[in-house]
Amino acid sequence: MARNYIVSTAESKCATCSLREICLPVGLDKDETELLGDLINHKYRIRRGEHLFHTGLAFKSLYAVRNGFFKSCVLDSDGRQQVTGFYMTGELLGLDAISSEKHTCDTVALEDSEVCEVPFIKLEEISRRIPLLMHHFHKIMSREIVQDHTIMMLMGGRKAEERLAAFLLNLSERFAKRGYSSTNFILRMTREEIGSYLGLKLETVSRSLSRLQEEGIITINNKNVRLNDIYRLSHKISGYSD
Amino acid sequence: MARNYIVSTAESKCATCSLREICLPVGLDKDETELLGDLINHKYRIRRGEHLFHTGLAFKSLYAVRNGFFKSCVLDSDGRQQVTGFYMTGELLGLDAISSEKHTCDTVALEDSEVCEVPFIKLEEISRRIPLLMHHFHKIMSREIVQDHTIMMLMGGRKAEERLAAFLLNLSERFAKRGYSSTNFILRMTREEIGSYLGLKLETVSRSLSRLQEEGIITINNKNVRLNDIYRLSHKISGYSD
DNA sequence: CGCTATTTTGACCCAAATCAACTTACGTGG
DNA sequence: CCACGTAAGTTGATTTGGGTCAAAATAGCG
Repeated sequence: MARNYIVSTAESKCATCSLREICLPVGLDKDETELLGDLINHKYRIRRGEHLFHTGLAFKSLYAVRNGFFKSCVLDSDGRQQVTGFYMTGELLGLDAISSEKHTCDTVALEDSEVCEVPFIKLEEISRRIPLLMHHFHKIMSREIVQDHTIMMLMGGRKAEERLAAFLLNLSERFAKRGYSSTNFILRMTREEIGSYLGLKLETVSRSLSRLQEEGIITINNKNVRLNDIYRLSHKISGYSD
Repeated sequence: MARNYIVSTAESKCATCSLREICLPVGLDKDETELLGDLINHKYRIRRGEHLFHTGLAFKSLYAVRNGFFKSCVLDSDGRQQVTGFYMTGELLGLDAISSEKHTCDTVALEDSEVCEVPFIKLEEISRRIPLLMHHFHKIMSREIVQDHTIMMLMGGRKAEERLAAFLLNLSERFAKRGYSSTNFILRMTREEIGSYLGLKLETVSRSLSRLQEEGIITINNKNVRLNDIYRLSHKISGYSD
């Protein structure tokens, strides 16, 4: 929040946004979308490496990713950093802050990005008038919970290679939903950040990716990934050894 | 849901419930609490070991724990079970199901328990008329997200003994908030369930608890725990070795 | 173009998993 | 109420996946 400058104040209406089918306005009619758009008075441009918000900051707003890519991470008491999520276009940042009215994680852009600020009090207000919006918002929060459970499952019982497989497939699906290639994409985050998210060390991430490549399942060249065999990749997760 | 019988249909008003300060009605006035209470037309008694709901079941309602203790767990593709949460008095079950309109986990009573059924559509309806209820509901969902992040952090970077310490302290706080002893309580779940939740095997849980006992930090006798030295227990987590 | 951050790969080590044996608690039915 | 059978917990021995340490290769930035 601190050092990000405003891109535009008005004229950034949801009604004309290409994301209205995957972002907050899902399912809303023209008037409702208009109403929602009126909330969004600020958009911010966050450059790669910059913070959108820091842990401890008073919670006022959620942020919808307009484009770009973010990570959220918590710092624990002895300074170690753990990534709690990656967020792409159309996803909502800051949901964890509602409960305590303070942000509980640092959120950082992994590429040059833009977000729409959604003042939370106002969002709640208009939710009262737009039941569908309220409902969709609840679904979004619920989806975050489900996503976290998925990660908990990975960390609980899966081997490194299986975690990576699940991670790549998850990214793949999310890219697909946004109209990007599901088999060919760029990893915006470092090996260390992937590892932190999955409960692994960066060396293990690197080795596991190399192994998947040796098996011909993926092709990886630094940040560029190609999923060559989604079927075998999924089977990695299901525990079938072949 | 299947085999639980109804305890009462009316007359189970939030207004007279001893949990109204930790459950959904937090902060509501008399009339609002009355309105909320009108939603709760069914309470169920779930006996130890019985399911409240199964994965895949169509989502209709949330359930507030009136008394007792529950676990939720997801089954992964090859049949392994992973505990995603433990729930006690006043907490809400089923939040993960909102997003897909199907329950994504099995929820099982770990002791004889009672729940209040909260029809979700109706909850959303009256939320429109009771902004504070809506807001509080959002806080509850957000709290679940934060709790999951905490577990992710434990699984990501912590050693077995540290995870156990954090787990015990978390239970301790939650018991305290409900007016029970924060230093002396019964573990409703098995070592295996604790392990599953924390990403450890049951033997490791057992060994870690034994070690904490040897150090004099806790006293543990089967399911009975006493926290003898909360200070040292917290320091386990912070990474200070002494 | 040079400097730094990131990634890869290798060698070695350790915490927790696994395998196993035994003990203790608990619920059930006689 | 007790005895039995099963489930849960403890503890030991051994194995191993991933962590740690180290060094070299590569990419990306200013």
